[in-house]
Amino acid sequence: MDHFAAELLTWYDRHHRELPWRVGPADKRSGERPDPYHVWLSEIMLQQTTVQAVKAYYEKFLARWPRVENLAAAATDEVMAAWAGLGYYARARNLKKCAETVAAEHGGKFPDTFDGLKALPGIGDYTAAAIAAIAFDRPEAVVDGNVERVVTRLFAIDTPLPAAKPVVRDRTASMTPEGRPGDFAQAMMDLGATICTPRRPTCALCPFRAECAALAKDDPERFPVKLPKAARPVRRGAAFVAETPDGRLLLRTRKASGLLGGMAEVPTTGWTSRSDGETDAEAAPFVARWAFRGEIVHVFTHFELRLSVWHTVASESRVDGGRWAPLTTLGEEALPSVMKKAISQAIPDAFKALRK
DNA sequence: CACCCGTGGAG
DNA sequence: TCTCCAAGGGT
Repeated sequence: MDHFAAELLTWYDRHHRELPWRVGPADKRSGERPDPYHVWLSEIMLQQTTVQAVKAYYEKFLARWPRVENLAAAATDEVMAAWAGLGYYARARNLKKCAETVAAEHGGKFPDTFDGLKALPGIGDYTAAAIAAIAFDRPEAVVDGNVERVVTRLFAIDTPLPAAKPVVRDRTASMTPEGRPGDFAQAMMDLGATICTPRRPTCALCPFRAECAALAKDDPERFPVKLPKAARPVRRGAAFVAETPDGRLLLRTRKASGLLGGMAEVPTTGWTSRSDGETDAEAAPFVARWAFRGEIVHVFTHFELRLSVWHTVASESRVDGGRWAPLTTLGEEALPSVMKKAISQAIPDAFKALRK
């Protein structure tokens, strides 16, 4: 075995994280195997998302849909509602499609190879390799952001990302052992998450400290080298929170693709780079006495949104293209965070009754 | 390859 | 306050 792998696995046996979806080294020795459904579900949720944020969603999904067939049979709206707040909603749409495919075309069993997994919706290079290694003991090179950081530091690779990806992949492949490839992958990620961190890495505790080229150069934080990213533009718009006297809220469903695709929303204007908000009231979904309730700011990946929030209590509930949802069941709606923020701005108590 | 796609916590 | 960015994938 590659000496890096041997050193890392020894470190992992002693210092690995305990995670809800993980089968640790000790349990594996007792014969326990990772459930591919659990591995897949966790990997999809963990895409660009912190372990801390994922834990509660993972437990909720697993309790509600214990097997992939259950998820395949679920209503898409319920899956989107359960995913609400986690972000990157295309993941939820692909999660559902993938579950349906596995249930209908693979007899409820996930493919056990990289190629078979990668053919499924929502599974790319990283996730296919991770599931193949962790659930099926395939020695695939698992490269995520943690691994990129560890490897670029270990070998002082100063080519900027993403151009360095092929080199990082090759280096990772060379290190990956035939035995325990899943533990090796998780060990690399644990190392990146707990020791080889983006800032102020704890090199003194690193199993690679004697061999790390970046540490030898006395500047591990210089790696990985990344190109500067573009500034985040500002977009503006207005949101209209309409309430009936008996406590129902006007909601719509966004189109299935694109930003917040398939999620619920209150009616809004378009989100553009315009700076005037004077014609907002004219863009309202119906004529009423709209009261300005202030502005909210929400930061998306590639732009910042400033929404003027308007509120009205309308006795007339006939509106085209929407539904009046009871405030008491807002917790069951697929409302993304930005919409919860807008609703709370107009109706401060809207979600308080739902919190437990 | 470049761009789109959320959210919240850490420093 | 502000910047960074977390187990990336789709187009």
